[in-house]
Amino acid sequence: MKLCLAILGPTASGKSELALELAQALGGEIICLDSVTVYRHFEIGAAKPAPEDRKRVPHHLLDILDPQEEFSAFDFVKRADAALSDIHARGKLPIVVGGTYFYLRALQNGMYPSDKVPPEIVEQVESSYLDGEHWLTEKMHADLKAVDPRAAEKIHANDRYRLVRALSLWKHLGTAPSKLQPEPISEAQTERLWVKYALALPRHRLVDRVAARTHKMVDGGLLEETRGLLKRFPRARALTSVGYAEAVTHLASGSSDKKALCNAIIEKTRQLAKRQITWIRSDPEIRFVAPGDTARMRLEFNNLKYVLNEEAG
RNA sequence: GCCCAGGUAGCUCAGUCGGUAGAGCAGGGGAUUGAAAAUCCCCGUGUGGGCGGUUCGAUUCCGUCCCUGGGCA
Repeated sequence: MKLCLAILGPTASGKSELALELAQALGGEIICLDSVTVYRHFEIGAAKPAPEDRKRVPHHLLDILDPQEEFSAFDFVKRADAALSDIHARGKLPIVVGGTYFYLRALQNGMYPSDKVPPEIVEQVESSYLDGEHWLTEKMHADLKAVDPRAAEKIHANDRYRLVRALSLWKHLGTAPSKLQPEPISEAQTERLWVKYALALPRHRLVDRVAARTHKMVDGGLLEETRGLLKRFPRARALTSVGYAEAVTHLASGSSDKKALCNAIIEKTRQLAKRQITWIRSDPEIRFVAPGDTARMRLEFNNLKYVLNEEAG
């Protein structure tokens, strides 16, 4: 069994510091579980680890793409799987850290055996259900129900996003999406043992940290960074993420009210954190730890390692 | 000081021809299978500004006081 550590938690909960500390104590390397920090040039709003921290501990899947490039859960899984194997091969401990739990689940459970659905098909599906300005979601749902009742049962009739995906998948593969079984990304995936921790702190403490970090970002030049990104990569998806999206509207409005900007970002960040917490709570394998409780994690990890070595030897 | 318009959920406001009230946002909970920092679902009792009066019954009508915004002096 190959041990893998995961440090989860809502945004601004202090995952990075904790992971850094553990990485140094246990001889680990960090794999970023994050849909924004994969992009180069998104610095301030993405709350990337500081250069000196990256020097101290190797970081994987950080700054690997240009802003206009596409990235998906599949891309993450492919690259993370390779990084995991690489780190293990060098006798180090991989520590997956970040807030994009969706990617972790895909990494652990595998993915549908399907290639990428061609964008033309997705566009086709979208346009066939677009009546002027209005989406015919009811019809989407009804059509999906006709070809794949099980999938339709699981997707809400208003969830256009998932309806489009299911319909596109069906159109592309010719089989009902609900019949697909996730498959491991690699052989190695089946012999990994995950130990997952999540940082738990009272909601009001988190909110304080979110507010402090937001003010630091705005004072630290978030608007200037966003202006530059908007100019160079106007279509970058990451510009729609929390912080950048609010900065974009702020710039467009010509407002100079930085307090309002901060409040808007804080609000969106809290909502993000709430959804991240929902993911974490849904995973019974995750153990909650208080910030700074590294001693216990190290102890548990070393025990596990010892037991595994005994079994192997 | 006088005149007008308001004071209803954390915020912005609806409505009740008198039978104790409801939307949006915020907030909380949940979902989540190749865009996920995305997308979607569920959750609304609040001294109806205070005090009196009329009434079987007042948030709704009347009086008065207080507060806020605007106007006139």
